[in-house]
Amino acid sequence: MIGRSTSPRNVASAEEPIVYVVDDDASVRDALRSLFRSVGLRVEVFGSAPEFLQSKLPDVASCLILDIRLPRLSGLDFQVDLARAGIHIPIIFMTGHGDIPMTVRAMKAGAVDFLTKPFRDQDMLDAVAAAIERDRNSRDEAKILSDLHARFGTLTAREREVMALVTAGLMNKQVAAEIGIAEITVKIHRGQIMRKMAAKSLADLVKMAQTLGLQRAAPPQ
Amino acid sequence: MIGRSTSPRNVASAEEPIVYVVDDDASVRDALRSLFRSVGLRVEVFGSAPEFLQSKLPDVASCLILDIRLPRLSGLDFQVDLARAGIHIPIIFMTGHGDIPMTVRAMKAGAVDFLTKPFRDQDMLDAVAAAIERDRNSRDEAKILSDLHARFGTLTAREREVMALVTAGLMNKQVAAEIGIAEITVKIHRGQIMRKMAAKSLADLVKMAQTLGLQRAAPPQ
DNA sequence: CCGGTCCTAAAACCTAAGTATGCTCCTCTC
DNA sequence: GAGAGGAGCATACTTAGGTTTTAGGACCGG
Repeated sequence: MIGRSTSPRNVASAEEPIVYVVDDDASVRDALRSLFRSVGLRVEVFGSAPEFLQSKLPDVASCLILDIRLPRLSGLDFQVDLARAGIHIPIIFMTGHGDIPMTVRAMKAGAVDFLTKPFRDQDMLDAVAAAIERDRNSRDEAKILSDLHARFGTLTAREREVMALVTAGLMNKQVAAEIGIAEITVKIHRGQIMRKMAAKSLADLVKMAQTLGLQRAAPPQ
Repeated sequence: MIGRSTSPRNVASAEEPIVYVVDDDASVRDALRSLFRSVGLRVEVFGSAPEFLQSKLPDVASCLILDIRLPRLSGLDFQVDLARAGIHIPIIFMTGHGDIPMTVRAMKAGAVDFLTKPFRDQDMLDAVAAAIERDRNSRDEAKILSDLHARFGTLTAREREVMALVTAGLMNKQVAAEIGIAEITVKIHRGQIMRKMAAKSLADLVKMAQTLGLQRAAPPQ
C-alpha cells in the first residue's frame, strides 16, 4: 500500500510465470509438461527435490507441483525445508494415496491445493492459476517491503530512533525530551529521514513505519 | 494496532471461552462434553445445525466442532452458510469417513483443523486451543475495528473527504484546492475530525485511516 | 417559522515544522 | 593526520498547522 502511486502494478507479472513440477514418475512429468505447455505456461520438470533445489529460480511468479510421495524426502518435509530455507513458493500437492492428516498438514503449512490422482486437467489448471496469482501478489508485496527495508537500512541508529518516535505521533519537542537532545537536532534528523526514506509527507512516513512494523523502542516509563 | 496503548489486552478473553459441538450422534456429544469439561472448558452441545443457529452466541472467544456429515446440511455447506451470515467462528471438523477433496475444501474455507475419527483426545484439545486462540485474536481485532468504524460513522461526508485527503499526505492548501474550499475551512474540518476520531496526532489519524482502508476518493485526474 | 446541524470562511493569533548557515566535537578510515 | 560522516547545537527565517471568535447561507424536522 505504499509507493504504488506511480509504479506499474504487478511487477512480478512482467515476465511469464513458470510452473515447476517435481515428480519421480517420468510419465507424470511428461503429462504435466504437455498440459501446461498446451495453455502456454512455461514449465520446468524435475525428478527429485534436490534437482529442483539446485536449479536457479528466476525472479518471476511461479508455483511448484509436488508429489507427496517423493523418493527420499516426503513432499511434506520438503515443503517445510523450503519454508525454512526462505523459499516461499506456492505449492500444489498431488497424491495417489494420501490421507486426511497429510492433507491437513499440507494445507496448514500453506499449500494452495491438494489434488488426488487421477485429477481432471482443469482442476490442475485452476489450482495453478490460483497459485501463480498468489505468488504474484506476494512477490509484489515482498518487492515493496524490500525496497522499504533498503531505504530504512541507510538510516543511522539515531535516525531510526527519531523515526520511531515521530511516527508514533510525538512532537519534535517531545522526541527531543525523550532522547535528551535539542529540538533543533530532532528537526535536522527528521529532514534527513524524509530524504532517505523518500517520504513525501509525514503521512507517507507513518505508513512506511507501519509496513516496517516500527514501534517506539522506549515507552515513557 | 491502534488504541491498544492503555487498554487491557485480549478483551475477548476476559470471560471463559466456549466450545460448541454440533453432532447428531448423542454419544459423540457426550464424549466431547466430558472431554472439554475435564479440562475446564465451557461446552454447549447441539444435535443439528439449526439448533446451533437458534442459540444466542455470547460475545466471548469460542469455536465450533462440527461433524462433516450432518443430517440435512453437510458440515461444509454449513461452514459456508455461517460465513455468509457473517458468523465467523473457527471450525474444527470431525469425520469418520471423509475424503481429501472435502478436507481441502474445508481448509481452504478457513477451517482450523480436520480430525478423523477416532482421534486422540489430545489432538482435539490442541485443535480447540488453537481455534480459541485464533478467535480471541480475531475478536480483539474486530473490536478495535468496530470502535474505529463507530467513530468514523460520526464524521460528516465532508469530514470523511478531508480525512482521506489529509491522511493521503496532502497539505491543507492542497486539500482545499482539491475540493474547492478555503484552507481555513479545511483546518476547521480537520480539527473536528481529530476530535471525533479521538486521534492524538496526525500519525494516529493516518494509522486509523490505514486500518479503515481509507483511500483518497478522487485522484488528481 | 424556529432551532439545530452542516458547510463555509474571514480575522487574529499562536505553536509546530522545516530549512539554511555556521560551528564544535568525536570517531573511524585511508 | 587529514578527511569523511555522524551527532549535536544556535540563530534566523519561512511555511504549515491549529484554535477561537464571529457569522452567513442551506437544509431539515418539529
